[in-house]
Amino acid sequence: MPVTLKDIAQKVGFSITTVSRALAGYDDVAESTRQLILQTAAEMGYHPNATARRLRQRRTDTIGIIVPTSSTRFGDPFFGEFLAGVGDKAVEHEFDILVSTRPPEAGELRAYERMVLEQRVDGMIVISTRPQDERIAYLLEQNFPFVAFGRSDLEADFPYLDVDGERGMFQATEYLIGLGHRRIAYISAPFTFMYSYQRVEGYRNALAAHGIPFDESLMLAGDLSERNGYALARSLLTREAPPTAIIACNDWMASGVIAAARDLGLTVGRDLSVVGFDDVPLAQIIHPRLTTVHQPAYEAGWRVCDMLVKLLREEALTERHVLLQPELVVRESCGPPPSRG
Amino acid sequence: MPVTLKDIAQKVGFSITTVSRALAGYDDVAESTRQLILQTAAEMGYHPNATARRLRQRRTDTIGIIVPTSSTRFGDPFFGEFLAGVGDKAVEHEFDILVSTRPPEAGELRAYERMVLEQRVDGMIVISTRPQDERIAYLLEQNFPFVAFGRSDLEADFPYLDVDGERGMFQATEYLIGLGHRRIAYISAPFTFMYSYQRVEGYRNALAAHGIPFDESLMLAGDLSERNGYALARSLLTREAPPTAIIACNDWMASGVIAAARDLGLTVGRDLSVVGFDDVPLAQIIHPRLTTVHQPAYEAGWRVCDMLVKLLREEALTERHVLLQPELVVRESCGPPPSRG
DNA sequence: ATTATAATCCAAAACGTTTTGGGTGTCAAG
DNA sequence: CTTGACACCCAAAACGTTTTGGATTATAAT
Repeated sequence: MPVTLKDIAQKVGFSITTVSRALAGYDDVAESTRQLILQTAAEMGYHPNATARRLRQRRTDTIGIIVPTSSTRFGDPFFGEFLAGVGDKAVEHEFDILVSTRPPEAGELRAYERMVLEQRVDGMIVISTRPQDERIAYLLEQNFPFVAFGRSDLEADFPYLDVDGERGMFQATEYLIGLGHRRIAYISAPFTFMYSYQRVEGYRNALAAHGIPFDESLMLAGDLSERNGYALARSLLTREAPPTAIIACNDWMASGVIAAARDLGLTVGRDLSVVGFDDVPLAQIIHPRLTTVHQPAYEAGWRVCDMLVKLLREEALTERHVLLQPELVVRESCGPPPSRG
Repeated sequence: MPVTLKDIAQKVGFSITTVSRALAGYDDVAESTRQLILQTAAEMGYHPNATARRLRQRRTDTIGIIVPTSSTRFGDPFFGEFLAGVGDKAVEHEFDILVSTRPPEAGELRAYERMVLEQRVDGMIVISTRPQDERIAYLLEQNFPFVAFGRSDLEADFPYLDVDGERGMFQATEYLIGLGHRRIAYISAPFTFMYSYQRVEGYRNALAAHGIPFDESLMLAGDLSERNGYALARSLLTREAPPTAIIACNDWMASGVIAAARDLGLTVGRDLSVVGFDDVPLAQIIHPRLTTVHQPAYEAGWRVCDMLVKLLREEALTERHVLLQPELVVRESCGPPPSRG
């Protein structure tokens, strides 16, 4: 039903080749013919078939991205922002983006194989990297172009963009130390995420930099949910010697911490200081407004996409490793530690 | 570089046809040959080229969805959930999903034309429908398969799934009336969204059903942001005769309302009742926990996808119009109106 | 009158698959 | 010795492009 080159060729009485070349702007077609062809194509409503073009050119101009729908919630606004960034940059470069979700159990590598082996996309974006990330290992092994959002601990080198979580946490911790805190608890993200290691490093380095011994009992691993943040905060705050400040690895857990404190009759910002991470919209809405480390999600998205497009187009990448600097956003959830009564 | 049918054919000494048919499971190839071919294909690591297949079969097995990155924030967790639903159902049916974002200014119809005319996808999902929706009009005119999430007011009929916002708001309003409220303010979503009309209808119907006259001054249109909810609530609450309850069209504005109330020294749930809409995670996190109307976003997503796949595969759709019932989730942000002091 | 040059054009191959419309050979029944 | 019937196989077309490697004609230079 749709108009093809053949249809146009038939109508104007030139060959398919000439029609194709006229539309593509080659200079070996007479100006008069070109005009005729352009006009006829417009009249007939011609639009090139993307699939045929792809087959012939042996590239799809498509970027793949696989998002886990369970663990790291898709509902997380961070991903939405990130994806928006990727998408906006992609349209700019006239790339399509193919999104595949991976429901809980299904082996995610399958999704990667599908994209790579069946040549559905030209390159991939890997998100929320993990230690010994098998997805990255796979792509490297296949020698398939990709850019990761996040680092890993594989020996091999690969292009990535990351937010400097170590530095973010360092700032957050130092800020609390500056306020006078010494017993600062830390609720980590699961250590299945690579960033968990980097962030905790920032926390420990800040403590060390100020001569505060690391107290293992003050470090807990959470699951990123508000509920879990609540539970862990409760267990921390009902101890004999509770911390005076709690850092959580994302804003959801931080809001759980705040809820727990409230339920225990503590006023956050006075009796307890709380810091989050991410700066999702929620952070400015809850009460007290949450001091947190801002992650530039949208920027991360478009930059990753930009890197990948450059990689695909130019076969080279000036900056193979980019570290974005997060920023501590001070709001109302912190204050000096309560004086010992 | 990748293995093709031709490569296998060469290796096993049969024709491309036979290899293709063996792999496809036709019964006109000898069992011994089939085994040989299957094994060789596996050994060589054959995977069919998706593009070639698409060209030949004249279908892409791909679904398109275009999300606005600005107005209706992509960051809205509602969209994330919805997309997750779409995605999970899509993999189940072995469909790909092509996501295109539309940055602020860019004419969005362009994005639709790209998908439709260049035959990048077999069908589309249209989200957040509008009055006289031009995207829907376009798809209808092109006779292109699609399913909308949301209704419209076009004369033409088209397949859609929607959440019954009229009923949701009716319930919310009736709930407040049941608590004794008479002066119930309503902060609408922008009337560029179709659902705004339906929801306000539910509000008005509930008032009417209980003999409460509609007071135009109590109805405001918001922009869905927390900040705006705050501002509008402030203007409502500082009037001579402030409302005793406020319904907001989404949870973000509702949380703005709560913040405004707090800043005015009012206790939400006692001095003022607040109801939201959507039931995003935020709703259970803010204080007081928000009474709101739950939208089954994930379910809406997979159902819409399912409808579209059926439409594409079977050319028929038993249910062209589906209305999902939302549910009022009662939490702590409402109570009886304060007695007149 | 030949030869080079430029200006136009196009047949055919290629991308990797699926499908059509047969072909060939064997064996059993007539 | 035919004739089907059956089992197995394959050449070629098709999907809609882009690109290669000329072919043709006209014009200009020798």
